[in-house]
Amino acid sequence: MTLQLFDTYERKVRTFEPLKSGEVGIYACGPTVYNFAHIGNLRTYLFEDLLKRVLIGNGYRVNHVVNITDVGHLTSDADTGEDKMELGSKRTGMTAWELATFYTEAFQKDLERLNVRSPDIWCKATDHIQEQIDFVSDLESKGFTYCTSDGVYFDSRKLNNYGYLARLDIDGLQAGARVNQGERRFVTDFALWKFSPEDEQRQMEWDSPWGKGFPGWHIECSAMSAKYLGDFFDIHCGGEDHIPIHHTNEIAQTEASRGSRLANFWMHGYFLQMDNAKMAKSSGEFLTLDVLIERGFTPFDYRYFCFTAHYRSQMSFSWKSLEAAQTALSRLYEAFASWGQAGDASEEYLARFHEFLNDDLNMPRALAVIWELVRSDEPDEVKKATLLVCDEVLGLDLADWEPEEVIVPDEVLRLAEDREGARQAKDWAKADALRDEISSLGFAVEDTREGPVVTKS
RNA sequence: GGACGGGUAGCCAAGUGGUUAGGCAUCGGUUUGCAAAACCGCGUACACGGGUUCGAGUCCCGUCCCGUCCUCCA
Repeated sequence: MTLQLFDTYERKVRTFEPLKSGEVGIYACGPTVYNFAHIGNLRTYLFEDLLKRVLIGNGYRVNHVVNITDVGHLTSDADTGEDKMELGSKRTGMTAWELATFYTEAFQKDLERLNVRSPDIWCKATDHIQEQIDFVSDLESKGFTYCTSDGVYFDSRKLNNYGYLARLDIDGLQAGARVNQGERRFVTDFALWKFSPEDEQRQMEWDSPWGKGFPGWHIECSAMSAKYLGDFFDIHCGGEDHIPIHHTNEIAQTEASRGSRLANFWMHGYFLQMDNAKMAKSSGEFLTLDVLIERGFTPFDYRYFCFTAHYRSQMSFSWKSLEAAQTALSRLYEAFASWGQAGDASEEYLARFHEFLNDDLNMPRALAVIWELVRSDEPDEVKKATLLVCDEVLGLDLADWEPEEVIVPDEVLRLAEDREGARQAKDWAKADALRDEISSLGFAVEDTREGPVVTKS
């Protein structure tokens, strides 16, 4: 089966064909590094990792580019708002540059722990100021820009299909519904270059032909993707929130400058919902991977959790559903570990597994195939070999899993030995009393064929 | 308010016209001195009201609710 992917631009699933034979260029929008990534952010990167692994599984060489937005953009009011990096700098006492480095590293560490394959290229907005200035200059020479007192703006009405990606109903947009329009001429116009405020020293600012300032948010992606992947590349990814503004504007810039719609496929990961509410990084209230780990979950538990829903569906987060994923995954690990040596993989199960993944990355269905295999009558060595192949896409590191080492205090060990003695003597009352005592110390004793085993309870 | 996208059994979640998706939990069973763990078995649910059709969770209309965007956001 050929690879089918949903393209937001066409609003349909269509057959993926690379622009260059055997090679796929992917650009994925990365984070603004003013705070830790929350688990909702991370869901999108897990989707992109799945996409990449499926492409590789289909035999493509993937060139994967992720940007780091390390220059601030406005937080609120278009004219006077502080930007997120400056704000983060005040909050933490770090300079904006230190802040960027700190949160970039934290983000990369999260991805590594989630077993997300590292991109081929990480690119920072601040390392590509000249490319962005050149891009804006080109737009200016083609007549798509105008200046106001606070910046250089893109004149969106010069494009006749502005907003096609999001199917924007331009007339229905409420200008100023949520933000002051400033001197923008039209509701969908956006900043390409912003001037530094006269009365304030910014930490991050650069000279430009239009005056000292900093680049607009959208221009970095058009400029950097063009540099690393060309003017028209295979797949551009990001979160669903990027469809109406960020990606719409990226397309507008690139169409105006290069005449292409930037990417052949536009793919979007959908939000993780928290109690039916959006998990917002800007609100400061959010769950991080570290919090999950503190609560006894592993990054793989979260990885598996995300796989239980399709990337194009919003997903509800709850501790209960994360626990369900944890239980399922540990059963998968234990089953895998119990199977001994791997033999030959089942072509039939592999085919079905890959067929679902090639159907717009339907991981929930692919996982159903995994469970069908696990609970089938196939010989253990076949199950093991098959899952080993599937794990190249799953990325759960099934072969590396080991039961958690439990450090049992001597006192508990002694109690367990006493209990075993009582059991041998068939003194059940004493054995049960000792088990209760062990339990009160936070441990559980399980009687297996190989004798009693003490675990954390 | 508008555009776009959703509402599936206790929970998470696949599925777009007609044959049980799957996982977790509950319950029953195997096992165990009893447990635990593990394994096996077990669920006809599709927001609500109309309509189309031989047949609808799946298509159409209306209503209610949720999300995305119209500030920065994965």
